[in-house]
Amino acid sequence: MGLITNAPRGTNDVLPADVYKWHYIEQIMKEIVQCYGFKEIRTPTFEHTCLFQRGVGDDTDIVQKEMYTFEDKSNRSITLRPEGTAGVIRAAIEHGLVNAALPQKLYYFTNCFRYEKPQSGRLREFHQFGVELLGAMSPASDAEIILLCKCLITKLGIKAELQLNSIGCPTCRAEYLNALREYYADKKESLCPMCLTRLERNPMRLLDCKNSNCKSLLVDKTPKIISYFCGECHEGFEKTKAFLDTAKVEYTLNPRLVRGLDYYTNTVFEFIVHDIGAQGTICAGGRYNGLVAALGGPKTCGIGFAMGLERIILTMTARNCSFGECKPCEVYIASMDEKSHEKAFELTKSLRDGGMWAECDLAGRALNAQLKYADKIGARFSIILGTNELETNTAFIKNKQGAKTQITLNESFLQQVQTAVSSS
RNA sequence: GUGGGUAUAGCGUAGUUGGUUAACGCGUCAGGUUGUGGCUCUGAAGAUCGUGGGUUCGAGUCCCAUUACCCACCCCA
Repeated sequence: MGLITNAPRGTNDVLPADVYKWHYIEQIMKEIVQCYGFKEIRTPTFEHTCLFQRGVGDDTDIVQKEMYTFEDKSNRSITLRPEGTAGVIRAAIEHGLVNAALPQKLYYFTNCFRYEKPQSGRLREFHQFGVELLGAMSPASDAEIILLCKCLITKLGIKAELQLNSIGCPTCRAEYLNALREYYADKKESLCPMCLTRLERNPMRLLDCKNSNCKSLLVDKTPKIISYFCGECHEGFEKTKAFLDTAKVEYTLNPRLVRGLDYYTNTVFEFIVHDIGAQGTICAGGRYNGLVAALGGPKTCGIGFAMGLERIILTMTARNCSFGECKPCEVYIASMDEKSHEKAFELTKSLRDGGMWAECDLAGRALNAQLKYADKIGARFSIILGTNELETNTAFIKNKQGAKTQITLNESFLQQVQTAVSSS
């Protein structure tokens, strides 16, 4: 197999046999999110590279080594979106949504691109469902977003662990980072090489290193962000937890939960499953109070989350969750000769005009082969037309078990078929 | 970017210590039987064994390289 017949690495085809799964989860999500007042927004697949450098953060792995960046024919640096939030915020600023009635509630389905090595639950082109709530600062908004997220996955039949943390505002986080650097200052020789660079770039990353030496340095004395919260951050986090408690949302506090995108502040959370491989975060999000301003908009707070749709499907498949039903073909009209074939063609159209999925022969096959095909596509009913049927202007509609009903080939054909179909 | 595993028709597999025209099931297509769908029978198409080198009289089988897929690290949804 050459390049032509191989999809690029890390991309996936969704075949006809599987699309209904996507339709199902998209449908469920739209229904629920509408009850929460969110409106869909669609933004471009590519943006100016600087949007992500500024929005996601120049220091992040995503920007440093995972973006699909190229120059267009006018030498503009363009990047395929590696995530959904930056583009949505850019659009919200550009079109003044952040100056309209606040809070703004936005949702999106989007494909994202990251140059990573593919593995279970990780692709180079993957799909996210995301939600952004702009201009609401109260802890109730944090709780609402988390609640919405939980509601969505629950509706899909997924039980997942919710991990919760707050990483503070830039002010208290700066203090905390200093404390971390100080704590590790005399322990550098015990750190893995990876953590040494983390210590420089993003000390909070040290907290979730899997290296056993690095882990052993995490003890009671290791500074915790909670102890560095300013009054506002402390109170906000407490109230958020209280709202979650009243909504009966269960969560695990994970002081080591850190997010990889620079824009997060305060509340961060993840929904995690353990049965789809190493990449078990099916949904993650948090607050980003500085992002809108950082991108040149008015000072506006925000909070949101994104779900990995491939991971959602992996989880649902692993757990045998329902994806709804795939509707089969309703009626197949078979024909025995040229004349009846013409009639079949005409009648098929009339059924389709009435909103039914109907089929007739398109391959020029013998009657037997037509019926075998009808069976393969799951046709619930068949009608066979031959010289007899055309002469008498009547035919039988038959279900899979062989039960027959006589119908007349007149202007009430559609009605008769509908009656036969619905009464069985 | 770093590691481990895998690679034979559309799919799933067999292929014995290297030995003639690479086998089987499912699927596809054509046809037969049957009362007009399941069932059943017959036949056909479809693989230069991922690709490129090497060893050998001879390679699907052994060696090297390369690519892709799977899994994990890193990181993330």
